[in-house]
Order: sequence, then structure tokens, then C-alpha cells
Amino acid sequence: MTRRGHPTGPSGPVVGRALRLLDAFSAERPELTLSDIARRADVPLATTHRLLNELRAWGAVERGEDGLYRIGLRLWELGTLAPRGQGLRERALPFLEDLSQITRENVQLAVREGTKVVFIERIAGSGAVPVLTRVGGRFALTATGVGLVLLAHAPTEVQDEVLSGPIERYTSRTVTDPVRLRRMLADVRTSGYSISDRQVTLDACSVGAAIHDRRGQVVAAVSLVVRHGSASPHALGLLVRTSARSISRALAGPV
Amino acid sequence: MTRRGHPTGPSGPVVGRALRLLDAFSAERPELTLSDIARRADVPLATTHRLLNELRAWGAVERGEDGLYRIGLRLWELGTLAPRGQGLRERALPFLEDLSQITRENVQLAVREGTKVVFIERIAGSGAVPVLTRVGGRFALTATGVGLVLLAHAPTEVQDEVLSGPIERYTSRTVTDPVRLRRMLADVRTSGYSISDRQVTLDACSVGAAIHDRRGQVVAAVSLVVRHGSASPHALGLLVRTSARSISRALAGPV
DNA sequence: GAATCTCTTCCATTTTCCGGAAGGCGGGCT
DNA sequence: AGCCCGCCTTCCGGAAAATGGAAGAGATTC
Repeated sequence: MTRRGHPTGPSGPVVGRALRLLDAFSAERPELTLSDIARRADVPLATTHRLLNELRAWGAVERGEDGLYRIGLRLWELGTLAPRGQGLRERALPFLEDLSQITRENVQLAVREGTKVVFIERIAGSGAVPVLTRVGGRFALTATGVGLVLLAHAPTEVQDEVLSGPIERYTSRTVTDPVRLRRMLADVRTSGYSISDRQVTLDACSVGAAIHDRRGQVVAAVSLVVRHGSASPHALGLLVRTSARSISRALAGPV
Repeated sequence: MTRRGHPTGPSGPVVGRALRLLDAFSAERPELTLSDIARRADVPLATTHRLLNELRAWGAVERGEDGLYRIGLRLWELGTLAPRGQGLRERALPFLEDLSQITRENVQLAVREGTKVVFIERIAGSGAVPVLTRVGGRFALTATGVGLVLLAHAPTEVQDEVLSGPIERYTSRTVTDPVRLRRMLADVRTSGYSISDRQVTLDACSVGAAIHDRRGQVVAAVSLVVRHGSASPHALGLLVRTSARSISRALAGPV
């Protein structure tokens, strides 16, 4: 595990190395120079250069006239084939839109990836509370409405890992006590919906419910994000649960 | 260039090889077995197995309990960072929605990738003509409204390559004569909009216009797809041109 | 119960990868 | 001018990783 400084150790499989270069890109930095990528990935410049050329040949990255690297269109295209990404999004969208039309609030759709939530879709209600999330963005499992649902139905190992590690705090009301979180997760399983009250921002409250696949496994979650105090969580719970059921049915349905 | 049969030749850079495995996935076949992928990519089974494990470790592919491989969520996430994919989509969406609301017809947004069009967004007008396109899908440059616009403003080499190669035919009215196509492209550059009249399906007609970046380069195209005969192409041309200009301005604007 | 799928692991051979070093280019500072 | 410092690109001998046939374990089908 020695990787301090420069004393060049073995580097492992190339494929993984090349893919790790891509991790240098983020929503905040979607355009990087060669040296940026090399530094961020901690890979020698010459090597980075060679690997990026291979990624470029396939279309994983593109390079502008300015010399900056960006994520390539081919990679985006392939991404549209991800069942848990675009696939889920397309099937759920009509229902999310209904929810959005009826409530005029923010609607979110997310899945769990390891110990994080990944947002698949987000519909911003015009005039609704501003939210921090971005489609394709990650977030801690413990804070959001969707996150709590996904955590409540995650395998025990995942729950333990999340609850034993340090828990991110966003506001003064973010719950970071593992014991209290376990109780909340139990509530989610009992009531069928989660409540995140001002845990992410002090003006917002979100209520989430689980989406199941054909086999009854929890594969995603929907939530409504409203201004704190503007509606009863219980009423919202009924709404999202209904919507979640419809989406589950749609997923089980055709093919 | 000998790759007939099996006489195992040198295989080249691994990274490219691994990425080429991913090309086995398509909208029609988003879930594949190991052997499927090996066959489609023409890579020995043992090698495919090893490479897929590396792709899986990073999240490029996932494997269900059923043993089938799918495109992974991590790859989808990265895809959302592609400036010409999600980036363009997000900035253009409000304008596309306006166009959709006003006309109640299909609206499409696409970019060029090599000698193909790739559809970035598609809004289906309720009750509008059905269209064949899929977000993330590819199409020939010569047939669609968006394609004609992108081809008209593509580098000469690309135009020559497309026009000298075989031109795909979809209907009896698809234009496949290079000379006539060149004339159409010139018209597009003069008038500022393209017309594809029943070239893809016999009941539809699409009208496209170019979207420019800050430097005046054509980077994308919008189109309206309507039932043939339902509206004057010229009137539609004005609409899409207006919309295209707004989008161009939005792209040039913030950051 | 045999034939035919699927996938997984092994390991000797051979190919590719590695990355320091050197050189080019542009920009900023004195 | 001259200098430095940042970027990028190419080269190439030593070293390490990729390769894929073969063998074997399950699962289905006939």
C-alpha cells in the first residue's frame, strides 16, 4: 500500500488505470488539461498521455481545439443504455411528471450505488424550494428522503458500513447519531415512507418511498421536496407511496 | 489487416480492446451474457472474461444475479458530464419545451459524431406523428432534418465521405443521389433551414436549423417533425431558426 | 447419460506497457 | 534580449502485464 511520493511501485492492470483517469472529471471540472488529469489521477504524465490517446480513439474522451479534454459523446451514448440510469429514468418519467404537475413541488428519482445515492432525475417545481441535487450527482445516503429509503432497504453490510463511518453533516438538523438513524430506518420500513426534515437545507423537507422490481427488491426511490412546514409529511407520504407503486408496476410490466 | 477466421494475430492495446467490448451493447440488446460479448467483439472467451472483470471493478458494467452483463451506473454518471451530451441537453431543454408547447409537434435535438447524427433529446408532441428516433440513438446524416443541417455545415472531408459512400434508403422518397444532395445542402446554407420531406417515414416531414457555439461553429441542430402536409415548411423554418438562435445565445452566454 | 451450453481458473509464453529523459512551444517576468 | 516555468509530445530498453488454449465444473436440453 506504499504509494507515497514517487518510488514507483507496480501499477496493476492497465484497463483499470485508464478508467481511473476518467474519475478526474467532475461536474465542477468537466474540462481538464492533460497535466490536470495526470496530477489528479496520480499517474505519470507520459503514461497519462498514452492512455488518454487510447480513450480518445474509442470516444471516451474528446479534445477541443483548446487542448482541453472532455468526456466524449460515445461514452454518453453508452451511458444511455444503462438500465439503472436512462432505462429507469424513461420508464419512471411519466409518473414523476404527474407527481410534479399535481403538487407543483420538486420531484426526485434516485438509486443506490455502494454507500451513496445517485440522482437519476429531478423535476424542479416552478417556484418550489431550491434543491442542491444534480442529475448524475451523488449524495450521502443518510440525509435525503430518497437516501433514507434506499438505506433502509439496503443489505445489512451496507447499513453497517454507512452507520459506522463518519456521517456527513449539512445543517444543524442533520441526524448523525447512528442509534437515532437506525430508529429512523426502522420507521421507514414500517410506514413505507421516509422523512428528511431540514437535514440537507434548513428550508426544505423531503419525503421518499421505495420502488421495487419484479422480484420485490428495492431498486430505486422517489421523493417530493417541499418547503419546510408547507405540507403534512403524512399526506406527502401517501402521494409518493402511490407514485412509487405505479412506477414499480411499470417496471414489472412490459419486458 | 488479416483477421479472417481464427489464426490468432497480435491484438494491440488492451485499453482499446476492453472498450470495444462495450460496443457489444446496444439499445436492442442492453443485457448480454459473457459469451455473447465475446462473440460479438470477436475476442477469446478467457480474455473477455478477464477484461470484463476489470470493467466491472470500475463500474463500467454491472452483472445481475442472472449473470447478465449491463452497462453500469458509473458509466452513466460519467456520461452526464459530456458537454455535447447532457451538457447541451440541459442548456437547450427550456427552449425545446417552448417549441414543443407552441407547436404540439415533435422536437428533436442532435449533434454530429463522425458521419452519423446522434440524438441528444427528443420531445414527443402528444398526438404528433410517431418518429423512429431514440435519445442516444444514431442515424444517417443524409435523411433527417437535423442530419441535413449538420452535414451542410460539416467539414468538406466529412461531406465527401458521406456522399461518396453508400447512402442509406428508408423510404421511396429518400434522396440518395449525391448531386441532388449537394444541391440540398447548398440550399440549407442559403435558407438557414433544412427540409427532409418523407425521407425517413412516408408520413413525416422534418425541418431543422443550426445551433452555433460562441465562435460561430455549428455544434448541434434542432428540428420539428410534423405530419407531411400539415404545415408549410417555410413557416416551420422560421420557428426552428428562431429557436436555434435562442439556444445558440444560451450556449454562448453564461460561462 | 451424453451432448452442448454456460462460465471460471490456471500458467508458460510473448507481447505490450512503462515512464524517465529530452526537446519543442508559448507566455510571463526582468 | 535572456531566463524560467508551465504545458505537451516522442522515444525506447528494461520490466511487467496480457494472452488464450486447455481443463473442469455446473446447468439445460435431448
